[in-house]
Amino acid sequence: MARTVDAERAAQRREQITLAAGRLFAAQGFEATTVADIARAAGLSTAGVFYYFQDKRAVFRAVFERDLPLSSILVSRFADVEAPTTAILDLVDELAAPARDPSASGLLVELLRQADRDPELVDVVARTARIVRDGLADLIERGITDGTVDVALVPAEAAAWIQTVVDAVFLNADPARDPTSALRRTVARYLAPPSPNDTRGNNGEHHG
Amino acid sequence: MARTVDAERAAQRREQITLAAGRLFAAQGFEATTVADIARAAGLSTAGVFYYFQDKRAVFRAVFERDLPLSSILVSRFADVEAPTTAILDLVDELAAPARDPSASGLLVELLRQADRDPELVDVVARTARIVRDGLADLIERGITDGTVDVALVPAEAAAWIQTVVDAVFLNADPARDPTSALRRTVARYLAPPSPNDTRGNNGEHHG
DNA sequence: GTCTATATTTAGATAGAC
DNA sequence: GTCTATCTAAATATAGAC
Repeated sequence: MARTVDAERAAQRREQITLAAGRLFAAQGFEATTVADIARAAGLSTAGVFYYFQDKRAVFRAVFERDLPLSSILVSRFADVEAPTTAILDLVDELAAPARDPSASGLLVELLRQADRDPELVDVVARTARIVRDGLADLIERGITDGTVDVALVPAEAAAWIQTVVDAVFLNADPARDPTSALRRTVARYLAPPSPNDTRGNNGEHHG
Repeated sequence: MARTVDAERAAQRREQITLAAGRLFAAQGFEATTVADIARAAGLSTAGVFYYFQDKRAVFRAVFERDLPLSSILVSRFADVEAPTTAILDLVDELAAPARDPSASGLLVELLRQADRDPELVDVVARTARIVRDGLADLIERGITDGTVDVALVPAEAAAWIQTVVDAVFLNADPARDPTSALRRTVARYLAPPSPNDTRGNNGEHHG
């Protein structure tokens, strides 16, 4: 049974290191954050960090591996809501909520930067993004069926686009301005079927 | 007069270095790009780079200083178009056009990352962004006046939001999917006044 | 398991020849 | 002005004591 205790302690220690590293990576970036910084913030020595993680990149990946199960839970919470359009808007709100933390922007940027060089990291974030996209696409599909979403949209593509717009909220650096309302307005109007009496035509899209 | 020739040659050499550095920064990032890399790509020695630029960060800034006059020209090209809404959509198209080059995504990400640490760089990009935002805000204001844009929008805030969405397009630069159509649809519908016969209410915005 | 001490590597920047 | 050669500093990762 001592083995079990050890495994738990080790997991706690990994979690400690991961959380401290996440804060540092967000604030300073990957390269500018030294393993010595992480070790100090987590309360151990540099060698201690290398005992729990193979290398610095493994620490970085661990920060994002926490998101995968969280995304699954989030998406499933909205999967069975009756009104799909409402569900989409509320889900989008929750996806954008972490952006209120100013450091979230830094972490997203750092993720994009590192993604080019670490295939394992790409895999982790792709799986997370995929879960969200599939969840959104299902809701969009249901919206098309019940007439609250424009039939001209392709669910998978529209879902990916909405994810892009959510990313925009993370980029919004100005903490003074809350983009939540702009985000809801943007997504709601993007999805809406054309008004029957709208004479403005093509909603800005190109012909062809 | 020999002085003039020298100054021209020096300007050319700086341009050479800047262009080569821009490609490398976009592909590899700031930290991962060594001054030796830049020197090799530009056809001189590392010491040569330091002859033309004070340090590595000055090279990085130079990459973005080229954008400032280009943005001014772009914005002024649309300032006097008759239909403001059309002008906005076309301007947004042109702002997003460079996103088709996958390296543009890398460069934007790198810019966002470095902006936190180089106040002079912040100044350069803030001036560029300001020109675009003011141009967009003017067009939005005109749209409100002529009834093609929702009066509920605050021009400066709406302009900043549109810029943010354009930035997001750069981040998710997927060469396979052209975001032009989704972007136009999104911006057009974001700006549009509420349809008079629309019974759906508040377009997704929160009350309060 | 966790530390101290250090080996190894690499990059930015400079000195001085030509 | 542009090079070769090099200095200095710092960071990752490891070896080995406890």
